[in-house]
Amino acid sequence: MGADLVPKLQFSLDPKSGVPYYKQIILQIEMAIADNRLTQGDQLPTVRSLAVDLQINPNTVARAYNELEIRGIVNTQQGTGTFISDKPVMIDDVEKERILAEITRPFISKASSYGFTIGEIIDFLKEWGD
Amino acid sequence: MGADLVPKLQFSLDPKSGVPYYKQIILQIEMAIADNRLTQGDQLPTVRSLAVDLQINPNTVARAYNELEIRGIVNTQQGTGTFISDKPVMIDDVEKERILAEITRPFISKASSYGFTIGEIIDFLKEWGD
DNA sequence: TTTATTGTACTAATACTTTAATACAACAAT
DNA sequence: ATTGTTGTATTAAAGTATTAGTACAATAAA
Repeated sequence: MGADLVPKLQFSLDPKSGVPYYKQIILQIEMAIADNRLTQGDQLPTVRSLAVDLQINPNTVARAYNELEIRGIVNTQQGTGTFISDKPVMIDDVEKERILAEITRPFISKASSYGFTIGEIIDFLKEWGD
Repeated sequence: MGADLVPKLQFSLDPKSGVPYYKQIILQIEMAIADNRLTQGDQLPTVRSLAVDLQINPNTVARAYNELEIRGIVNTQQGTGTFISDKPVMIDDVEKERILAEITRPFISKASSYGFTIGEIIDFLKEWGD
C-alpha cells in the first residue's frame, strides 16, 4: 500500500512551554517538512495512535491535522489516514508572491524593529543550511 | 525639549480584524520603525492621548507599550513618556545571531511548508524595497 | 455484508486572553 | 509644595481558546 507509516517522526509535547498541544504538533510537522524528514505522500500517524502516544485526546491531534489540511499541507481521508500533500503547484505566480509576501511581512517587520536590515537578513539566510 | 511629539503616526484600529487592539498598536509601531517613520528618540503618543484618540482604555495602550518595552523597542518613564529606544548595540555577535535565528526559524519553517525554498525567499527579499 | 480502521461532530469544563473601570504612583514644571 | 503630566496596579467582566468525553460516520479490508 505504498507510503511508509511513520517511525520517521518522533513527536513530543512540552506541557510547560505554554504552546498549546495542537500547535506543538503543527510546528513539529512543519519542521519535519522543512528539512525533508517528511515528504509528499508520507503518512502521518493516525489521529488515534498519536493521541495514545502523546496521551492526549484524539480531537487535539485532529485539530492539528485539520489546520494543516486547511493550509493545504496535508490531506486527509476518513478510513485511510492523513498524508503529506504534494507541494502546491502554484500555477499563478501572482498568487505565489501574494502568499510569500503575507508570510514575509510580519517577519521583516519584527526583524527590522530589532534593528536588523534586509541586507543582514539576506546574508543570514544564505548561511541557513550550514 | 528635544524630540517631536507625534503627528508622525496615524494609528487606527480595525475592530473586525480579529486582531486584538494592543497587537494592532504594536504592529503599527513595528511597521513605522521598519520604514523609518519612527526613529531613535521619537516620542510615542501618551498612553492617555492615544487611548482617547482610539477610544479605548488607557491600559490597552499601556499594554502595547509594555510589550515593546520588554523587547527593548521602546523605553518608558513615568511622568515623561514613551520613546523609541536606541537600536540595541548588539555588542555580542553571537547574541545577535541568536536573536535573528530565533526570529527566522519559524518564518523559514512556515515558508518551507508552503513549498518555498530558501533561494526563492532570498530572491523575494532582494526585491522587498520596491 | 461485516468488521476494523480511519477521521469527525457535538458538548462541556477549564483556562487563558483581552478589555475596561477605577484608583494609584512617579516624575516634571512651576 | 503644588499642580499637571506621565505611566501603573488592581480588579472584574466578557469573550475566546484549548482540551477532553463521548458518540458518530466514512472508508477499506476481509
